[in-house]
Amino acid sequence: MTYVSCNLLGMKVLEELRYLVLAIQREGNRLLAAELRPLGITPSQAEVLRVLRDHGPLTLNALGGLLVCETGNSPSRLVDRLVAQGLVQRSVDKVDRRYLALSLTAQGRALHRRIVTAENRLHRTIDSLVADRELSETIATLRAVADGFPAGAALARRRDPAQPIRPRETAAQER
Amino acid sequence: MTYVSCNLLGMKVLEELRYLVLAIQREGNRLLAAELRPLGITPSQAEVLRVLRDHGPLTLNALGGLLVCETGNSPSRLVDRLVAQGLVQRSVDKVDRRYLALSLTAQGRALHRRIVTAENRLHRTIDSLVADRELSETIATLRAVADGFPAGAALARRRDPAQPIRPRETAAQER
DNA sequence: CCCGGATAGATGACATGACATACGTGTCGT
DNA sequence: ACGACACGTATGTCATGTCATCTATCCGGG
Repeated sequence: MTYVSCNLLGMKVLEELRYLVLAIQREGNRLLAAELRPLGITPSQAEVLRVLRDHGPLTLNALGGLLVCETGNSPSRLVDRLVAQGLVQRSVDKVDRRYLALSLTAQGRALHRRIVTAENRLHRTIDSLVADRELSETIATLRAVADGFPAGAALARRRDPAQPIRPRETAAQER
Repeated sequence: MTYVSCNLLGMKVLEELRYLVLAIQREGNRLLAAELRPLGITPSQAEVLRVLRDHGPLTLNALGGLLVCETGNSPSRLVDRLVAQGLVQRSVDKVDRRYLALSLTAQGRALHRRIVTAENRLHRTIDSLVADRELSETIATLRAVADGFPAGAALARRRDPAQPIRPRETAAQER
């Protein structure tokens, strides 16, 4: 009777895990949306601004590879709204006109600070719910699950410093 | 330097927790959607069928209270598509015509079995990622967070057997 | 030099989700 | 009995998310 096997009890536990993750994600997103509403942006848009701030100018594909909130597909429309709000600059690569160079505008950089503040308010709320519970085991477990997925790879990629702007000639577009 | 306090390190941990939950939810949903696609339904629709199967006829509000995938608001449109597919029966309460009585059709009950099979395939995938890791601590932590939210309350409500069809006269609608 | 394939991005279609609001119906005070 | 209010449900609107498909651009072989 090994612990690894996938018995009925394990199924129930995994189902609860699935619904817990769903519930926490949805409620966390709602809270964050409420915090960000005064700033005029959504949680997904905030993630784009965070990533663009931390990882220099990016192509649309590279941005998508760093986002958790969007799969491989291109976050064109997500970026569209940020450009429309004047928070993101979208310019075409002079060498290869298929590529975009996405970066924050001054206004986007200014908003970035308020985003961090809003996120920290959410984190404090979560912190109060976690109370004094030890998180390392939980984080490790969730990492093990997430690392099996592309979106988990996006998180790992954010931790790594190497962020090639273009797949082939790395650089050639710095600013 | 207590462990409870919300310092910068704690912020980073909580942010990672937030993104891990987001990543796992999105990828899990994608996998489940792929499993359910041959059945012609979505994960949210599957949750409705599961809840209707387990908790008898429900009004729209009561259904919403048991769903994780939808907040307090009414899942009218979600139910609409299930009715259009012939999976759910929607009839008005004879006593109080404001209320609906939602229940599975025979076709919906038949589909329920295949849904459970599809979910179990997802659970096996997750199980392989969790490997032999102990889940009780993780579940307990996630429960602590989820219980602070309405969607977590929905999960708790599902565990309880008491499911009044209507707020006041409980019963009066049991066919 | 031109064509076929590959790659980056854009777009169409559909189903959520969230919020606000409108509508139909019952209840209760007077 | 009537009218204000409460309640359940439906609908409008907007922003995701996901998949499929389309377009523009580059590259490499002939």
